Amino acid sequence: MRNPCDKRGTNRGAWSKEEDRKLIDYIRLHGEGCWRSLPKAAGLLRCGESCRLRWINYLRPDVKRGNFKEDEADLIIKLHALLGNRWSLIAGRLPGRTDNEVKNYWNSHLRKKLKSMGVDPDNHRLTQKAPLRRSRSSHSASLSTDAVTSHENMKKCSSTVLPDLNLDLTICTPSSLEGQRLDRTATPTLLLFH
DNA sequence: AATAAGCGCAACCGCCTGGAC
DNA sequence: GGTCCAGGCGGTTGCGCTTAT
Repeated sequence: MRNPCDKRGTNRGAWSKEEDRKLIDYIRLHGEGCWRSLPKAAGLLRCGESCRLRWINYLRPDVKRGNFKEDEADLIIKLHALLGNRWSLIAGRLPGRTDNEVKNYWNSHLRKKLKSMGVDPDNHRLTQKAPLRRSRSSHSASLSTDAVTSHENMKKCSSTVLPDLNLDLTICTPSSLEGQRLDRTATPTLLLFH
């Protein structure tokens, strides 16, 4: 945003229960709409972006609170190996989890966990002093070249689907992507250039 | 018991993208 | 095609709590 928040006359920092209640009540009545005009309409002295984050990361009824389970952590590691820091895509595969939550969990827990296992958390490769064998998360997927991407403009690519992750894995040349923009909200697609 | 250090999480910041005009 | 606006996103910050000394 070019001018994300007009800081004059707006509250900042932690939300009070009263502010939470106003935001919840407003969204229950009117739904998620124009975030920029929402604060005024809801009687909140916050910027729209602050309201959006508070709702998405904390107040939304389907947000799952509490510790990550082992299978969730395992899935995050697998997805991070494939997608990198695409937190919203990763969170999209974890029902009830938000991108912010996944990102925080990665930075505070999983990075250390991988490092202690001798795995570089940035590229999921074994470090030289690796004490343990290769993590499952860094295994590459087996490819079936008969699968064909559904994207019309990726005709030069071959792809496969990773059913356990619900991911499209696409192999293509950089030239086949010329003039394209990647849709950040679409089904996660891993692109391998060759 | 007091203080420092470390950690986790919520919130903020600024960039990117898509749509409307 | 260019500009502006609004929403989405990832990186970063800062506060409060917990643990160590």
